[in-house]
Amino acid sequence: MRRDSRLSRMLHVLIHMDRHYKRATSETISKMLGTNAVVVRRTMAGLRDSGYVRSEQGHGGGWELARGLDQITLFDIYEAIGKPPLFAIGPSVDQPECLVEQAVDAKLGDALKEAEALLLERLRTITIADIAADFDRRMPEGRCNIHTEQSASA
Amino acid sequence: MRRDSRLSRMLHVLIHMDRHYKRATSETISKMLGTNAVVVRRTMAGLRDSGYVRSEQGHGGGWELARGLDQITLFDIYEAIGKPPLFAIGPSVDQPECLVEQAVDAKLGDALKEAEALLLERLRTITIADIAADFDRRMPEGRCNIHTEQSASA
DNA sequence: ATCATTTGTAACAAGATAGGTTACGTGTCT
DNA sequence: AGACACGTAACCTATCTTGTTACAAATGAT
Repeated sequence: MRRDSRLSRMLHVLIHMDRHYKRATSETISKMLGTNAVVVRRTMAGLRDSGYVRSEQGHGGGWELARGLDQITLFDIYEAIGKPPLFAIGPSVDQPECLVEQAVDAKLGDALKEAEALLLERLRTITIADIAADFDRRMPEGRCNIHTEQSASA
Repeated sequence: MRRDSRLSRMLHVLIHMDRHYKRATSETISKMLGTNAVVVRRTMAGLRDSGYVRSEQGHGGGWELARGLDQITLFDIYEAIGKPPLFAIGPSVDQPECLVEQAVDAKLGDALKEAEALLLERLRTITIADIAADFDRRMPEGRCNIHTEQSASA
């Protein structure tokens, strides 16, 4: 497995949804992400449960934003997808008996905690609207050149 | 498998080796770590190639430190084991075409780079001797209570 | 010289987790 | 009733660390 890309993917999708006229189906979103509809539903279920998006079943259904992008931080989404582990490194056992191992894990843990605190602080500070604004600066036309078909249709 | 624990394990081992009279065999070390000798040799190969430990084959052989613990930082060991990925999250594709996705990855990447820089800075600052000193403060007797049999014998 | 000891390494299995796929159930609009 | 779209379970795939087995090569003891 590679790295967990759910946070990145969800941010990507939410910005597209904000620029979308109507509800986006899981199928439409899956094409944007280069995956399939079940993965989209699975991942977005957390966002729905946390109140950031709404889903409607049946004919004409799909996904829509439940609040403005300036009301959602990156941390909110990280939390909504279940706060997956941030670091790929760590101790080998949870509660080592060996005191040397404890000292190692404590020292390493301190450094990791510091880095984690900094990262979470950044995630808390940045709203998805901030990213959308970055995009607008890159592409003043205001529309993504890749997903236009999906975004314009359906 | 969960998180990569090679850095933690190697730090643990190096401190024990520093307190060891003679060369430690892979077998001895593997018992300290709760793993087996091949895993030890595999992981310590990087440390040997980087010059932090020496290994001797044959009868009476084993592993020994090649320099003092105050001359080895946590970053040195992180580097010696091959600089494995630090973060478990990241973008889904390396070079996305979609400009929205690029904006997302750029913003997220900035936050991750900041956290990574902080973490690596910490790893560079801390020597293994610093951890050993922490251990000595916890256990003034100076000997680990767990691995005493292995450390004392062989 | 022979044998036990120990590292060096290749090859493959196990375990964990995100992601991909198939299948089917349920709700909703036409 | 039928088409559409989400909800979800079940299973497979890919990837990476770790674990295991097997064997070659080096070294010291007898």
